[in-house]
Amino acid sequence: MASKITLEEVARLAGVSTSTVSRHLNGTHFVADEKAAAIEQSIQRLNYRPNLVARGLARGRTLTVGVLTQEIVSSFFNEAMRGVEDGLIGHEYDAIFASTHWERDDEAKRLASMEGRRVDGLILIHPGIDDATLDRHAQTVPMVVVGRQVNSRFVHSLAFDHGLGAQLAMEHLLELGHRRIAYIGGPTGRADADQRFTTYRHALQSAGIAFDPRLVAPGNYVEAGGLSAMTLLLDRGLPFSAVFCANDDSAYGAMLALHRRQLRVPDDVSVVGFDDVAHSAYCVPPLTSVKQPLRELGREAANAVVALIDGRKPPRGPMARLELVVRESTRALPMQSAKATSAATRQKATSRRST
Amino acid sequence: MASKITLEEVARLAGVSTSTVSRHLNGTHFVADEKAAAIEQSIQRLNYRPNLVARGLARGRTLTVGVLTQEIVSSFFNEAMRGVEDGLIGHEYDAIFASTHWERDDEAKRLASMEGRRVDGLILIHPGIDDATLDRHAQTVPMVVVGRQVNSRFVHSLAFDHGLGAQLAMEHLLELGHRRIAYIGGPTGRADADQRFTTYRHALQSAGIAFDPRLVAPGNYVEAGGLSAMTLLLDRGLPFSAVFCANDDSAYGAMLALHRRQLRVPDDVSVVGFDDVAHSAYCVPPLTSVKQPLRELGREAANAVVALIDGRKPPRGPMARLELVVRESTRALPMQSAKATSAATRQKATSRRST
DNA sequence: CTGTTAGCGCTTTCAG
DNA sequence: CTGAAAGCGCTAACAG
Repeated sequence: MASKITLEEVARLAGVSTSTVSRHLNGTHFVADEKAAAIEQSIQRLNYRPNLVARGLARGRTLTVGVLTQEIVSSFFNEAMRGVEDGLIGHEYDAIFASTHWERDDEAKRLASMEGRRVDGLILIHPGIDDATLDRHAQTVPMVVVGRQVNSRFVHSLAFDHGLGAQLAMEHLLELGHRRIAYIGGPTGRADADQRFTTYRHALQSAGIAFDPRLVAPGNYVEAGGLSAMTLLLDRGLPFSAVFCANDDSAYGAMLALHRRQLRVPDDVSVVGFDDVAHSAYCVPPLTSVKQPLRELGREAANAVVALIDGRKPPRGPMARLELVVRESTRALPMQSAKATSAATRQKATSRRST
Repeated sequence: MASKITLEEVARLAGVSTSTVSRHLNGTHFVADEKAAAIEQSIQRLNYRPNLVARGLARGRTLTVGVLTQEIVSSFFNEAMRGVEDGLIGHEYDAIFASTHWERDDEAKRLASMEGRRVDGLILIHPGIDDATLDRHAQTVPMVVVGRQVNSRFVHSLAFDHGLGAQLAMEHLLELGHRRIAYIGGPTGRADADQRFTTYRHALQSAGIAFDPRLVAPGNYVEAGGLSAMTLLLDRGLPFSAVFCANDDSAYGAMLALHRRQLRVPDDVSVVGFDDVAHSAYCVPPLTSVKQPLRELGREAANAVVALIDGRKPPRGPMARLELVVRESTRALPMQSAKATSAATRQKATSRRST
């Protein structure tokens, strides 16, 4: 284990003081060309790498921003994380990630750990921690929260209007002539999920369609949940020609359930998702979905923390908007079946796409 | 910005010396119950959090292991990362992640950064850096490499036998009666991809089937590549009843291409992937794939670095094996079409699943 | 058991 | 422009 070499050794070899080396390294002051060269040389020869830990202690800042996400195995969070990475390029900060697996305790622990590491700023993606706690922490370290509106003047929150997104999805379905539209929900109690559901009901109402609770099934944002939700819906035997899923992963599960019952998308039922995760452009059929520009969101978050750290006010630019990406999982309801045939009763029927 | 409080303040409030507080915190020595209580109390009152940076500098170890991955937006890498997280639970180490986006330069930079942060150990997932460089770094910091066999006695490598996996996939297809088996490759020059391809050829040979280069198309491990590869294959107009894809993402793309040409999986062509990424159980149809137990691999990697750090020899247990997970994207070739009908010429034909 | 005293490696006044 | 010296916050001998 080759011993780590230090600034002091470099200084000695170059015949200067440690402060000079430090200054040269950080460009804080001009250093005589001659000495600079000598320093450069000994750095090479010794293969010196500054100890960031010591530097962090001395400077009082670590040049790191901590990113807390719920789950690493998730295209959704990944996109945002990637955005953060992108956004940090060009700034002098590095990101370190940690995930909390939806456990509130874990979140608290990770948060503490990040603070212990003295990150200069924090980005929390869809945190579950309550506003008050967040507010408290934000008083100690610059914090931006992504995916949720936090009621605190210390934390900078970046969130989309999920209602608007759901609106887009519903309008699309309605315009295609669908009247019996089922809904597969997200985890209850989460603002974004609630918002989507509320909009689903409102949209129905605005279109003069009675809300039917039997057309909604609970989901949990993951494939398995979508699968069982759709199975439940189908088992109830009520007719519906389209389904709006609270997120893409649920939609995948729903599509598989449909497939298992020999029902075809979009011929038998149209499905629209939410998130427009990378995979959605490649599933069969490609999924119509509400795109959340997560990458961009991540980038904005990165810029915001850096601004916060620098004591600037984060630019409150016009945020990227949610938009509907129409693909092949939705189609207009054919006139003859506008009377809403029952998907359930058509199981195993032969209504195939006319070739 | 509430000022960060220090050990010293805690000590003062508790009326003891800093070392006593430190000892109590780390459990290095017994501390009188009375004082311990006082310390505990002032910690509470001041809401003290140890400064891990200072601690790291003083101890000479940071209790962190760095994890370098190629891409954060990838179910493949995610699984392994998650495994590392899991494997670290119970140990006193935290993981910090960084991704390098397949850029060799980025890799070097990140590696340097991790070393600068004085991580106690390093896990590199599918690094592109050459063996010699890896070997050099490994002499300074405990290192385990996942996904590749590194020729160095300093680095501990953990890799699967991709040849075996490919073997499994091919045997499955062959047993199902397929003779004309196409292949969609991975990025050239990468050991794992090369290994899979080689095995594809060998398996064909062993089965007495002539290798036909026109049945292989280049891919790049991502959906788009799989899509164009399959399109190319179809355009060549040669008959094939099955396709082996170098990884799952390619398979998704291939399945979409098939869908676009009105070809059905597995009725018209069977497809098998490699990796068995989480989503594969939920695509339509669920994909038959060679499972790489990445999660477990990540866990093992975590245990290995910890062992290495502690100066122990990492346990070389029997590693989890690759296995074939048979789902619904493959099926036996019906006898009558055993003479290998041309998928291409059947495009838009009506051969649908008999209902 | 506990206080005192040195550092860990680097930055940053403070004087030249 | 540059050296000396004083920390950053915590741990780890070293003496009680």
